[in-house]
Amino acid sequence: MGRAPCCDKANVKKGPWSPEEDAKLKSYIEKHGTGGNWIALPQKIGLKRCGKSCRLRWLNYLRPNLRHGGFSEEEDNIICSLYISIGSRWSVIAAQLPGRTDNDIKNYWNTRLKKKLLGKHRREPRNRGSYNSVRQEISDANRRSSDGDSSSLSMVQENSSTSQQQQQPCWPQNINMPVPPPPVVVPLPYTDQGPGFNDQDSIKKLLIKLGGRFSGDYYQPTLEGLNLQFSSEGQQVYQEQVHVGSSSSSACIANNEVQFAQTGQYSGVDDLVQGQGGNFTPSFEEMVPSSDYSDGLEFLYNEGMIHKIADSTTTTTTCHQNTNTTTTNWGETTTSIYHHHSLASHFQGQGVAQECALQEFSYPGAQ
DNA sequence: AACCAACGCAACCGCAAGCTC
DNA sequence: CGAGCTTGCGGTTGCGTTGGT
Repeated sequence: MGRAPCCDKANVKKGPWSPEEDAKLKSYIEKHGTGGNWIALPQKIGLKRCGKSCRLRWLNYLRPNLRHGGFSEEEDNIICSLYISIGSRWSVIAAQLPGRTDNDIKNYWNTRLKKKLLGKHRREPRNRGSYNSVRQEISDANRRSSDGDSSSLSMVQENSSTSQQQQQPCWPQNINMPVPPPPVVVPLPYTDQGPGFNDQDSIKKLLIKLGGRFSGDYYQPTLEGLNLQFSSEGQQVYQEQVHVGSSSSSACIANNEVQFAQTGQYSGVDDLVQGQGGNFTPSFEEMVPSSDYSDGLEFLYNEGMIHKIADSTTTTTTCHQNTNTTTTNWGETTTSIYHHHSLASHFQGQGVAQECALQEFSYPGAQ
C-alpha cells in the first residue's frame, strides 16, 4: 500500500516556471503567506502546480533577499569547512549563509567546489557563468548597497577579478591548516544575521536538529565549544568523528553528552566504526585520490592532518591525548584529519576502534 | 557551421520526520 | 496510538548554454 501522492500528477504542470506563475505565487505569498499548507496553496492561487513545487520555487527563487551565484571566497571556505564537519547537510550549511539556499549551495558544491577540491578542472570557467554571476552579484550588491551594505560592491569587484583563482585546483586558499595556531576563538561568520550558533538556544536547536541527543544539564555549549576553537599544543585535543565527503550523510560527532547523527540509521559508535557494513558512500579517499593530495590538499596532508599509510589497507589513527590509539582496518585506505576541537568527542564505547576522521580548519580572519 | 561534450542550474523525486486527527 | 497528511531535506535528473574540435 503506497502513500497517497501529494497531488494529482495528471493535473499538475511540471518543468520551468513561467513569469506569470512566479508572479502569482509571489504576490499571493507576500500578501497572505503560505497559509501553512503548501499543498492547498496552488489551488488557492489557481496554479496547476504541485504544492511541493510551489514551496521549492518560493524557497529557492522567489523568496526575498536571495542571492544567486557569485559565491565569495569566504563563502567557499564556510561551505568547505562545514561540509567537512557536518557533511552534506545543505540546509544547515545554508543557514550559515544568509541569502543562500540549500539547493544553491548543493549545486555549487557539486559543480564547482567539489571539483576544486579534487583539483580537476577539465575546462576553463565559462564566461556565461562568470558573467551571469557577476551580473547577479552586481544586481544584488546594488540592492544591498542601497540597504547600506557598502561591502557588497567591493566583494563583487573582488569576485569578478578572481576568476583566475577559481582555476586553481585547490581548496580555497583561506582554509589555513596547521602551523600551530594560537589559542584563538574563531569568530563564526555571519553570526550577526540569520540563524547561527551564537546563542545557546540556536546551538541546542542545531544539535537537536542534527539528530543528536542533547543533555542540557551537563553540556553547556558555547560558540567556542561548538565550533571552532583552536587549541595550542598543550591543550587537550579532542576528536570529532567525521566521515568526510560522505554523501550518505554519515558525518557524525560523538560525544559523551552529545551525539550528532546524520541519519536515523546511526545507532551507535559501533555502527559508525563498522561503517554500517561498509555502507559509506564516497569516502574522502574516493573523492580525493591519493595522487591528488599533492594537488591542492597538501595542507591536509601536512602536519599529520591526513595520515595515509603506505599499506593501502590499513590506516592508523593516532588520537592526541586520547584514551584510545586506534588501528582501523577498513579494507580500504581511509583518511584521518586531526581535529583540535573543544567539542569533546570522547567515544562512548570502551575499546571501540575509533574511526577518527579528525579535522582542523580555520575560517579566514582567524588570526 | 555543425557537432558534441561539459557545464550549471532549476526542478523533480523519494524518503523520513513531524504533525494532526 | 496509529494512520494519513504535510513539510523538509538530500540526491538526482533534465535541459539550455557554452566552448572545443
